[in-house]
Amino acid sequence: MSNQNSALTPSFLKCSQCGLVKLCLPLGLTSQDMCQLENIIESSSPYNDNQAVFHADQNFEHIYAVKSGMFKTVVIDANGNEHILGFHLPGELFGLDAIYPKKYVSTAISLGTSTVCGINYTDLESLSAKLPSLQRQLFSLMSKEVNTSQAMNVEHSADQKLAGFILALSSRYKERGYSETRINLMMPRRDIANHLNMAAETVSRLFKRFQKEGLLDIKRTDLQIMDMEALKRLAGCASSSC
Amino acid sequence: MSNQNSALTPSFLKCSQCGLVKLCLPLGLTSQDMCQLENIIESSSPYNDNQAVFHADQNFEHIYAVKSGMFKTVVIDANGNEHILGFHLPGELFGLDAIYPKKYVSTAISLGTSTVCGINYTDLESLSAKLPSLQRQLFSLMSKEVNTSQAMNVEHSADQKLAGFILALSSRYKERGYSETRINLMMPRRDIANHLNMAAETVSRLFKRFQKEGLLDIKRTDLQIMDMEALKRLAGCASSSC
DNA sequence: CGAACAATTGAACCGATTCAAGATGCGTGG
DNA sequence: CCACGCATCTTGAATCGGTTCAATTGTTCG
Repeated sequence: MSNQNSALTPSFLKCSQCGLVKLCLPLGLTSQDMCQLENIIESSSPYNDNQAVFHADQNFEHIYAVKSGMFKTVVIDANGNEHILGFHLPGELFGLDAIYPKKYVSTAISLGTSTVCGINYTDLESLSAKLPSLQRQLFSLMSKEVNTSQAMNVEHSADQKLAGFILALSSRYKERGYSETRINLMMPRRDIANHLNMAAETVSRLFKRFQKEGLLDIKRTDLQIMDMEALKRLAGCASSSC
Repeated sequence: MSNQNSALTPSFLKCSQCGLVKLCLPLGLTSQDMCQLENIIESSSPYNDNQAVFHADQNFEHIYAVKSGMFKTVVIDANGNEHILGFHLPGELFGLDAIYPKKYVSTAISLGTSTVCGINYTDLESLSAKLPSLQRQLFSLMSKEVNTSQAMNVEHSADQKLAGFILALSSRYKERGYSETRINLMMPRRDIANHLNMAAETVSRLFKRFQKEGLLDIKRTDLQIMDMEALKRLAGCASSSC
């Protein structure tokens, strides 16, 4: 279990380059292999609040690994409505959905000040052809991504969706070694609502109700989960958290 | 475009083994490479209506390519509610979401009589380490899968969801060389509704309205798209179809 | 032909949205 | 350090889209 978690922290983040976790060689890569991996990783300067890493329709070149802060990926439909596909925490990758169309499908925007590593996809592809364990990890990572977005389609009531969202955040933070019960929601209510296809007012009302029912404690962006089990029961446990 | 489509028809299906399309070597694979690929493909006997290929929680061993007919993948949440994750047409793969958890997350069920090829995942992994073009295709395929399920989260009104569903089916059939305007919906209304998180009655009413508005013509499972552009306008074009 | 299931249709109901205020928190500058 | 102004969040009331329930029609198959 914790073994599996470490297997899915992108190995690039465990290296000196990105220095998130100092656990190198998690996959049986030799240090020589590891060097090759580090060579294709590009560090970049920090992004300010609301600044874009890439825009939808731009040619796809890099995938990105979050070093610190948080990013959201946003699409705009034909009617000009924005929709937030997801939020990306430290240690997570984004941009993988651009592989197939060879263009970014969404715009990636920083929430607050955040940092990333860029990884040239062509280089990553060649490297993973040489390093079977890297290839395996990438397949696994993409499979996980499919699971996550499929799980989102399952919940339907507003309660379920919000509970599922909180639980998913919690377990993702836990995977990365952060607290699973005390979470800082970087994003405004409006963004949570948008992501879950509901009105900001509904999010507000639900947070209040969840609080009254003793499921959680929330003050602005500071969220504390009080009754994990009850939340899971509410969510129906479809959200990759049971 | 048609180039890209052919690049995404799983190459296994283009070989004598599965004999769906006789266009071999679509990826610059030598015929020697192709042989290796054929070697790991396992044909199986046909599945009857409602018969399962695999069950949720079973250990993951094979991914599957649809040869003929149609399959649906279904999850059951904690409350015992079923939810249909997707439908799988000839030429498409399913089971990729099981790579990460190493267990099938859903149950795959045949709609009517259908046939598949099983592909041992361990073998596929090793082979794709040896054949860069195969590796590239698999990454691309999985990226596409992510796109598809993300797109489903974008639409919110019932109109948009149903229009998007029809358009997605249409373009997937088109990719495989079938008609994009005349579609046989193998699945009952109830299944469409379940998949889109709505009531079967709503699907019924919407089909009727779409028909009255001249968008399509439907009689039971026989669907004919009359005004593709209007449908796309309705869907907001988020569904990978524009 | 008749039984069993699938699809349609109508009417009442409910969850969530919308609209419109009001409250709260937050940064800025006096 | 307080006062102002802006943005976010909350709260209430009216409305709407979609569901639910119930009854009817249509279709398939033994």
